[in-house]
Formats: sequence, structure tokens, C-alpha cells
Amino acid sequence: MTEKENNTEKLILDAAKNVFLRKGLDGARMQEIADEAGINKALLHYYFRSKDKLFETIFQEAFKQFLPRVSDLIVSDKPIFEKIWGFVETYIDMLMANPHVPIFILSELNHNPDRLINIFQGFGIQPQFFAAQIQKEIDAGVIRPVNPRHLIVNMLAMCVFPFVGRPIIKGILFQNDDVQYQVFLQERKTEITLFIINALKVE
Amino acid sequence: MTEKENNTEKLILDAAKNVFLRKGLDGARMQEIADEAGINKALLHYYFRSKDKLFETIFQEAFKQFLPRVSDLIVSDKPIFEKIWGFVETYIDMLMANPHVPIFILSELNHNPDRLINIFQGFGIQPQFFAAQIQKEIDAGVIRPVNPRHLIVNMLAMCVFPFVGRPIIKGILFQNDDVQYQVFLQERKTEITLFIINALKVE
DNA sequence: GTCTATATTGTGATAGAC
DNA sequence: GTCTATCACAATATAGAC
Repeated sequence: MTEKENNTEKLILDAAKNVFLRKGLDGARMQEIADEAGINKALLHYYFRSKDKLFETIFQEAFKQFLPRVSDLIVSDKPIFEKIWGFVETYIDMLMANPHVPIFILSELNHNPDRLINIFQGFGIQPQFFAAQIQKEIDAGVIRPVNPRHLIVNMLAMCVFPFVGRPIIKGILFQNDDVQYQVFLQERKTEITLFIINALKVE
Repeated sequence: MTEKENNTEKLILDAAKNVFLRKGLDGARMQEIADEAGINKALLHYYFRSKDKLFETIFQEAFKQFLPRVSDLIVSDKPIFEKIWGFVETYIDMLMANPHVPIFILSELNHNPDRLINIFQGFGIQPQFFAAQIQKEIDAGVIRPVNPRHLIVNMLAMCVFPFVGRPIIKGILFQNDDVQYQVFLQERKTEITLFIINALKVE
């Protein structure tokens, strides 16, 4: 009973995540989700009233994965460059494990920005903390003066973009060679970190 | 006749571009395109046989806009930092004029990467040229040693990401204030250029 | 070229047996 | 809880008058 319930629900959620992440809300078909879960359409509606409700569940789950969980890293007393390295490494590792999450989240948010409203409770995103530390380091003369907001966007951009632009980068720069592309993503962890450090450090 | 033809065709293309860019292929409705063009559905099929054909036309057009047209800049004999400034400024200006193009292209490519195959003739994308120049400058000791591919991706990422991630950045960093966000985008032209220059220049 | 009306298929959702 | 059968409607596409 509860065994079976949870099991089926998990099957559905896994299948739904796969299909929604590949096709998006509009492109996904309930039939395809049912097939991938090894059940029939009616069961989908039994567990999740509607396609929208099922999607909402998947979206929330994916959104959590899209936001790097680095709050304890940020509030730690490590030096700034170590934090940056930690951020980039953690985030890219997570993205490599969930490569379709970024384009999914960003695409759906662009099609329906209102989703952000229903999601901003209980997340505790505080870029201000990081921005404040950056400003402190600038004032102390540890790093070159930069606009903290631009630095944050630059970090995010360099980490996330290879996943959002995967087909184009892989196609143009690597002739669609998957192995080369995986290597490239691995390299980026040190490459991005060094790039940022060089941009920030005072001579 | 030809006057009216071209006029109606233009109306359709403009409407289709708006709707497809906002909603994507799967989310767009022929009815909505017809309404926005001020005509009826049947005419859409008269001018473009099917939804897919109409979409293909829009996609190709948008894809051209997504690729920065900077070949003459790249092959010029300007110094490397000037080229980088030129690239960033040109590209961001173009993206600000067409802010929905990046997420549209990248989202559709992720949903159907095969589109890249039908599009790679007559584009003459040669990142190798730029990569070669970067390598030359490194060998000459003008800039710090970096992997040219990573540098190119970093440049693209920092330019494009604010448009792909617009809802999230605008929401979290600017409390959805449109004016502040436009200012932020303008700032990025110098901010990105300086960031790259600092990361590259030898002491 | 442009319209109205309609055919046809696809898709989310429900009814009801087991 | 799970299934089959079916409803109701949405959406692409076409026929045919003007």
C-alpha cells in the first residue's frame, strides 16, 4: 500500500522530470510520461490532479538544484579566493550531474516569469552577504575595485553558460565530440577560478 | 498584388517572430499569430504551408541575430584589447535590441539539437581565427597564457547570460526594477571589457 | 489573396470496472 | 491503486466561396 504508493509516485516523478526537462512544459506529453514510468495516463491524474500540478512539483525540485547551495561556504571565514574556488567547483560539479536543469529553469522562467513569485519563500537567497564581503575586501585593498553585482553575474555566467549553450558550443568548438566536451567542462573549474583571480588580484 | 503580398507576408513574419520568441515553438498558437498580424489562420497556411515551416523561417532569422557579426572586426589589424572591447560593445548593443533572441535560440536548440545541422551552411563561423590570434598574443608575451576556447566561452557567457537569465537576475538582484536592469546592462559593456583585460594583461 | 466553415487529429482529463 | 474506454475541447490544416 504505502510501499506501492511511494514507489509509483517515485516512478512518476522520475519519468516526469526526464520528460519535462527534455521537452519543457508545452512540449511534454502526459502519454510520454506515463510510458516512461511504465504506467498509464489515468494514474498520473490520480497522483497529481493535472499536468500543471505535476509540472509545478518538478519545477520546484529543479529550481532548488539550479541555485547553488553554498550559504555555509559564503558565511564561512575562508579567504575570498578560496570561497570563489569552492563556489565554482561545487556548482560545476552539481551542474555536470544535472546538465539539463539550467536551460529548463531559465526557459520556463522566460515563458512564465510569474513562477518566481510563488517560489521566493523559504529559499533565503542572500547575494547581499557575498556582495558585502567583496566590498569589504575591496576597501581593505585585497582585491581590485569591481562592482560586486557584475562580479556575481560574471561568476554565474561562466559556470552556467556552457550548460545552457551546450549544443552550440559543443557543435562549433568541439564538432559534437561528447568526450572532449566533458573534459572541457572539467577544465573550466580551474580555468574560471584562475580567470577571476587574475581579474581581481592587485599587483 | 505584389505590394499586398509582401506587406501581408511581412505582417505575418513580424507577428510570428513576436509570438514564437515569447512562447517557443510548442507554446505558440497559430491563432495568436494570426490575431497579432490582424489576419486569420487560413492565411498563415496560404503563405507558409505549416506551423513548422513558419517556425523554421523565424528560427533561421533569429539564429543569424544570435551570432555576433564581427568577422571584419576579428580579421582587422586592431590590437587584441580593442577587438575585445569592440566585440563586447557590438554584441551587447545587439542583444539589448533583441533581448529575447538568446533564450529562444538556446531553448529551441536544446529541445531539438538537430536544427544545428540544417543551419551550418553559409554561416562561416570561424572561432579558429580569433583563437589563433589569441595564441599569437600569448606567444608574443602580450597577454597571459589562457586556453583560447575557455576565453571565447567566457566572453560569450558574460555577454549572453544576463539575457538568458534575465528574470532571475532582475528578480534577485534588482527587485524586478526594469530601469535599474537596463542601466546594469549598459554598465556591463565596460565592466566585462575591463574584467577581461585585467584577467589577461601581464604585469 | 482573403475569408468562413469544417475536417481531422491530438491531448488533458474523467468515469467506472476490477 | 490500477486499468480500459471515452469525453470534451483545443489546435493544425484544408475546402471552397468570394
